[in-house]
Amino acid sequence: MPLRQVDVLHGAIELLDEVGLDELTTRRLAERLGVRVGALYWHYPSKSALLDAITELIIAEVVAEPPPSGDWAEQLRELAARARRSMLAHRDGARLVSSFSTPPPSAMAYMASLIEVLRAAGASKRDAALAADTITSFTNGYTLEEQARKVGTVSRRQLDAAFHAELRIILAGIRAELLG
Amino acid sequence: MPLRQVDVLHGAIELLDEVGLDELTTRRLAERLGVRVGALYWHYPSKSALLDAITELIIAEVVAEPPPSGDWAEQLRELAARARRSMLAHRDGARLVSSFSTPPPSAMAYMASLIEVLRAAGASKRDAALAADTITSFTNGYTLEEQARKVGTVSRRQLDAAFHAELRIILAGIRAELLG
DNA sequence: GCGCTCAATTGAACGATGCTCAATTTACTT
DNA sequence: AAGTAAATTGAGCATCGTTCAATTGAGCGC
Repeated sequence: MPLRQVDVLHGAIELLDEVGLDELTTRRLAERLGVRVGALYWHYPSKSALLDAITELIIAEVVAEPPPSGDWAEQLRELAARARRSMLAHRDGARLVSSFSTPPPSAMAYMASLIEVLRAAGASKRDAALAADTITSFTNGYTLEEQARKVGTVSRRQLDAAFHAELRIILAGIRAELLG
Repeated sequence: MPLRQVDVLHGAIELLDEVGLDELTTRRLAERLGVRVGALYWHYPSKSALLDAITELIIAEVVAEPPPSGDWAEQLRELAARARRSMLAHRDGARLVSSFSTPPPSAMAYMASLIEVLRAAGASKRDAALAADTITSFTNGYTLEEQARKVGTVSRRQLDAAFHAELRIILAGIRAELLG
């Protein structure tokens, strides 16, 4: 039974979770799949294409879930929390997400869902884009730092609490500056 | 006249600005300095130590300037703008800053200056730390994305405007949620 | 100026990385 | 069973960061 593209992808994700992005090498992946390095290049044109596929999959998890409920602030909070959770679900997930070469479709979909909530809350097109970008920049920045330098040293509970507290600041800012 | 450590550092920064982080290689740096690769390792124990030194220098620029004036919001705005400006001043500066292994002293000093402003504005220790982290996470996240994917495609003027507009959202949030 | 000492550089190599490609094997279709 | 296309191999290339014994260079006491 030959290797399928999805096998390579899943093997890569498992390996990523075990050894981290820096140690995720084509040879290690090949060994884990019981195959030689060259075989990988039949399924993916390059390592970075494989990493892009992983990234796409990570972000896709966010959009896959049903749209959150509640008022606009609660919906935004939930979407941001999901994005962070998906990145944290894999080792170096945040680094991976903030280093894709071209924006994957699911990243677009995520941004669109943020904007949609803001539009429904009465924000102008420009304000909605601005607020969505603020939330995304913050979420990525926070999670990147968190995963790079705080894993193992600070409890997950504290990090969750801080993230939500800081997110509340931003949501309060959106309310005060853009809405109501 | 032998090479000094500072020569290696400056050569590395120039090379970084010319070719970017991915193409910044020890051999290229050695060639530019008119020296063989091995010589670099007398001045720095490893490439990552060299990169840490560059990072430290980039962040140090922010703290070197005199403390900003104005009310607390204006001071925070200025500090965040300086941090972004320093990162943008060098190619892949944001990537470099958000990937140092251990927090350099100047990064601590930067955080301290943010917290100081917030404390003077009447925030509790915990709130000040929270707000400072919010600003830092956002600034890093925004600048990282900006530098990675928007350089050359979006005008600097637009990016500046968006950054300040989004920063205003966050400052409004700090005011509404933590102060006043 | 003469040795001497230590700072600084060289030259050559090591292991690991991403990637390529002609040759070969495997799996499927007719 | 034959033939075709998919999939893998094996060997190799260029480049990377790093090491280290051997060599050169510079400054200092005499």
